[in-house]
Amino acid sequence: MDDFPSRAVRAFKALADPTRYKIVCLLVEKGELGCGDFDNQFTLSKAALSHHYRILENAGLIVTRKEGNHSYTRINHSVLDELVPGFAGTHLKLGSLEVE
Amino acid sequence: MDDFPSRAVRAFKALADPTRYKIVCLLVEKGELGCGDFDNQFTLSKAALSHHYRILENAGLIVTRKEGNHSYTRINHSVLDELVPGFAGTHLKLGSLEVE
DNA sequence: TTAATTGTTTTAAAGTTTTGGAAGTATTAA
DNA sequence: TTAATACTTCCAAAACTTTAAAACAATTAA
Repeated sequence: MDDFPSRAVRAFKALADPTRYKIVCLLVEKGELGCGDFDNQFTLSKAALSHHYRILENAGLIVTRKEGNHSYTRINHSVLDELVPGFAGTHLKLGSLEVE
Repeated sequence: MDDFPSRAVRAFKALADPTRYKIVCLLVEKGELGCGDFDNQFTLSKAALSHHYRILENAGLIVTRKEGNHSYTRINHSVLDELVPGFAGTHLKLGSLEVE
């Protein structure tokens, strides 16, 4: 398995794109989502979004579950909390994406 | 001034490169350093390092002070702690760069 | 003053990332 | 079975990043 600095840099790289940052924020906020549920939040092709999901998955930040025709995606909190410990708290509050 | 998501993405982008990640870890660990003090940690040209310092500076993560011929660089903790709250603790411990 | 030291900027090449279209796979609906 | 839906993979174009060499500016040493 990879060493910590490589995993950390890969996680930062994964978060270093506005689309992926927003995907992660939405998932932190809403829990599990079907890909289609947030595809309409973005003006990107399915191909481009699929590519972004894979980068987040390779960084270990999200996990995906298939159920029939649909893919459901959620945060892998153990990895996010390990590599970017403050993310959930800080980025939801300050990014003004909070719910309720 | 920029909104929070943009600043956050810029900070992650700044940390999403092994050289810059290491620069930040060294600065967190050692406090202020002259550019020359850690230039010899890397096998990069002065030009390339200068470019990396600028990216870190533009993200607000470091500040630079000139004194005669030398530049001294240190972490801007208020920004690092705001945008990547766990960095100093987690990345020093797990990245095994700690001192003493 | 002249030369050496420190660091920055410019330019250009090499590499990486982001993106959409088209083709592909797999499940569900008709 | 045939068509529709939900992604994914492959490909190529455009945009961006990383890097070093060369030229630059500014300070210090001889």
